[in-house]
Amino acid sequence: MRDTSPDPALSATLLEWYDRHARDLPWRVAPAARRAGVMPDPYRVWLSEVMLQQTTVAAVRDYFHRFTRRWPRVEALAAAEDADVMGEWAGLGYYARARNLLKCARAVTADHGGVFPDDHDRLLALPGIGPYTAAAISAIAFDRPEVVMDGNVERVMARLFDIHTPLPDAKPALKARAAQLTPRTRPGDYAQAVMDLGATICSPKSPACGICPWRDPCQARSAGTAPELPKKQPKKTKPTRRGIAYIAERADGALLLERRPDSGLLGGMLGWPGTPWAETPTEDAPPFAADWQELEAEVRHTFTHFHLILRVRAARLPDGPVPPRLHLIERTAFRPSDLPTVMRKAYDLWRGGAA
DNA sequence: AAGACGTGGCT
DNA sequence: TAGCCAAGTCT
Repeated sequence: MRDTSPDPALSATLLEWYDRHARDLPWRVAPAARRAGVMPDPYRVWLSEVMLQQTTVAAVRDYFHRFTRRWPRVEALAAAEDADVMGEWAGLGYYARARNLLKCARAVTADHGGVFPDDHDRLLALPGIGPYTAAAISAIAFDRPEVVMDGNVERVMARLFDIHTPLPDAKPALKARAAQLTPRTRPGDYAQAVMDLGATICSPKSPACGICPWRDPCQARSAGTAPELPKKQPKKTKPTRRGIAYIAERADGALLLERRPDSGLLGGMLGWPGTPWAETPTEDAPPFAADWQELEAEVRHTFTHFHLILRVRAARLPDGPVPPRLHLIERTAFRPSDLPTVMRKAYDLWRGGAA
C-alpha cells in the first residue's frame, strides 16, 4: 500500500475530463454554460435527483420530461392531485419517493415561498431528501462544496484508493477519501463529474480503465483489483410469495380497482384487489361472489426482497353498488400506465386472453 | 440498525 | 436463466 496523501491535482484532472465529456442530460447545465454563470433550476435538480435514487438515467429521462411538462414549477406540483402524481410516477418504482415528492413540493411551497432552500440542513429536513440528495442539490444547484456520497462515488473511491473493506463497513473511509478530493472551486461540476465517471467509465463490471482520466493515480488499477471493488456483503436469497389478483369488468368496460394504503409495498398506488402475497398460499378472497375464471398463465415479478407468482382471476361485475374501499373506473378514464408494473402485467395478461 | 422498498437492463 | 446492479430514504 503506497502513500495516499491527497493530491490537489486529482479534482482538476477530473474537471478537465468533465469539460470534454459531460453527458447531455435534460436537468443539467453544461459545464461551459455553468462557467459562464448559468445555474440550473433547483426544482429540476431536486426532481431529477429524487428520480435518480436507485434508478438509472435511461429509466428516468422520459419520466423527467413528462413531469416537467405537466408541472413546470414546484407550486404546480404542490397543487396537483395525489392520484395524478402517483399515476405519472407509475412504473418508476420505489413509490415512497412519489409520496414524499408531493409532501416536499407542498412544504417548499407552503413553508419556503416556493423557493428551494439553498443549504444542506434545511434541504435535509424536507421529505424524501436524505444525506445524498441534500448534498447533491446543495452542490449542483447552489455550488456548495458538499461531499456527495452515492454508489458511484463509493465505487470510484474504493478503486482509486484500493480499499478492500466490504460495504457498508467501508463507508466512513470512503467518505473521508471523497471529502479530501472535493474541491472548493466548481463543486457542482465536480459532483456531477464523479457520478458521470462512475456511471460510464468506472462502471461496476468491466470498467474502462484504459480511457479513465484517473487511470494513472488509480491504486486498484495498479493492483489489478478494480473490477472486484467495492467488496460487498453477500446478499440473502429472495423467497417466493404467491397471491391472487381479481380483475372485474362491468358490462360497459368499467374496471374495479383499489387504492393501496399509503404505507408498505406499492403504497398509494392503484392496483387490483386480491389476496395478501405470502409464501404459504393464502385463502381465496374475491372482492365479491361471482364465477371467477382463473387465467391459465400467471404473472411473475421480482421485487427488491421477494419473487412473486401472481394468479389472475376474472369475472363480470354486476351492475349495482361497488364493494367497499374499491373504485370503479370508467374504461375511458382507465390508463394502464397509471398502474405499478406488477399490476400492469396482470392487466396485460387478462386483456391478452380476454380481448 | 437492519430490513423494506420497484423496476428494467445487462451479463 | 438468474443474479447483479442503479445518482438512497425511511423506519
